[in-house]
Amino acid sequence: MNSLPNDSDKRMIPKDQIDSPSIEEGNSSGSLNGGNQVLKKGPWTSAEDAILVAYVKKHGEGNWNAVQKHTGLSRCGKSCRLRWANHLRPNLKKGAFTPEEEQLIIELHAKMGNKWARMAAYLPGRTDNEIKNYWNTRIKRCHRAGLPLYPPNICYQVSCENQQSNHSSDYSYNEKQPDEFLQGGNLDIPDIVFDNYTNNGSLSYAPPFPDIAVSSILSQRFGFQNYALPNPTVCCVERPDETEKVVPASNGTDNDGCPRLDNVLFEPSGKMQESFGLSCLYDPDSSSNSLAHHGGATGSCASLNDTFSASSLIPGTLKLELPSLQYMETDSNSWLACSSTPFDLVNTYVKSPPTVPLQTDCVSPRKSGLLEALLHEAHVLSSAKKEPSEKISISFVTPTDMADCPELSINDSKLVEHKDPVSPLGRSAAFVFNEGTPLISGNFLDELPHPLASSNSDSILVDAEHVSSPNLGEKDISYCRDPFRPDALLGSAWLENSSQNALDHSVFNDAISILLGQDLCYEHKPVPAETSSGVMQGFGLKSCPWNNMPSACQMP
DNA sequence: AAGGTAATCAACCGCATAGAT
DNA sequence: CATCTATGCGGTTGATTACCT
Repeated sequence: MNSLPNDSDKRMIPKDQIDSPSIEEGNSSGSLNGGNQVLKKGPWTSAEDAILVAYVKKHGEGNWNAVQKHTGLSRCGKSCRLRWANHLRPNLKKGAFTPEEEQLIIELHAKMGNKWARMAAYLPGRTDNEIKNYWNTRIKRCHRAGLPLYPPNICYQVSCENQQSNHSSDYSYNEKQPDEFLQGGNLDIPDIVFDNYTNNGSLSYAPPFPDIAVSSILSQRFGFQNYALPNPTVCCVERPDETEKVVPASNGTDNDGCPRLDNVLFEPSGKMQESFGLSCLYDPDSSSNSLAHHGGATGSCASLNDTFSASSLIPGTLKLELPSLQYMETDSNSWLACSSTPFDLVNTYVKSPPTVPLQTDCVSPRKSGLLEALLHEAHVLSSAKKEPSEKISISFVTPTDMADCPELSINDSKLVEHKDPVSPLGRSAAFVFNEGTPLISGNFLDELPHPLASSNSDSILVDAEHVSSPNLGEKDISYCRDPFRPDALLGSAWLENSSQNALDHSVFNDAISILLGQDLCYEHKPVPAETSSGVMQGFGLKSCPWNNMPSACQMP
């Protein structure tokens, strides 16, 4: 054990400390503490480190303010603690993050937001400062590259975990031991099964509205049995701690696990907004499409200083932690059109952004043949207007397309069989309801929760191999997996425009009228604007239809 | 080679919170 | 119960290094 200067000899500064930039020569950067001793600022010297290490070895961590007293170290306790925590404590892992760590960080951030300390707990040997720096760098890279921060697989994975955590209250994400996160399994792209996609924290917003399992209604009315509507956390994941604050999830679901429409429709506190973190996209004034009032300059919602978090939106102050979509440069087709897994794509791209616009590198969505399928499907739908009572096949993939895209063949039968409205292009129910006519105060999306999609367990099955498949199908499935990902929706919107609003609104006018005419319309009318906006800010879908997105978010 | 810019890292600052007094 | 103190956390800034023109 190193001997430490005690109180009696605390003025005995080691030689190397004297040699180092000292108090005397650092007056300009120092400050006086209570004892009129100048506290040094700036980089630590090795001598200071040694002193601090010796002190901690002797006295243990904590009581940092005593360091100066006991060692004569001209550093404030805060600085000592920081130095120890970030650089001196044992088992610190130095060097660049490994790919596994990077992915874990992304995943954790999608889950936690800017909770660096908590994230660091899952990364042994890493400090919150490192993670924070990494993330800030990533933000810059993504921003510059015009890519979203979160790969779709991460978004979806997190949403699944949220869901699972609500299924299993005794084993939540947050309770996992850090080691579990680096063992790889958790980082694997899960087999995407939109299974039980209803009982999650997002459903815990439980305003007092009638129990309506919208999915079941839709199923009855339209044969939509498998809305693969992910919970809101898909796009922007609520923070676990926030989740914990809200009403238990059980209040938000029917017994069969279906989300209740009311749960998400009328969240008065803007919780959904927080959860989705899409408020930037939402403009209460639907006519304006302006984003500026949220602090984002037109065409650029996100400033560099905005720390992008999936979740932490502060109502009112709107300290933007924007979802990935809100990188205005984001090419809506970035996910769609590039090969390799989304995660790999992002990380590769982010690390080495191409010097040419991304879209020029990427395959046009048309080349997939899926857009044609979409257009064709939309055309068919537009021809089939006013038939809401009939089953509507909104499988935007024709058998021919399936044949052309073997990647999509998996479970394609289910997609068709169940008349799943989720298109491989992300034309999920978001699309449907966006296209669908508003009811009372705007788009139907104003009122309709995503989690209404009580997708059956077999509604959409997307295997990880397909997700990661570097083929066209994978691109589309990435949307499919994550249909409410803002960028996915943006992409959808883009396609939507391409298809000239092919899907007739009237189909859903009727449907919605049927759905909501008795209960929701009645209940909904008085919803104050704030409430409504809060909800839809959460969804990011309110009066900012995705097909308007290009005007708000200029495509590169 | 020099200057400019971006990236990275380290550290500081302010605020929030818990515990002690 | 109010105040103080220590600690932790997140945001921000500054210094250094790497890269580009």
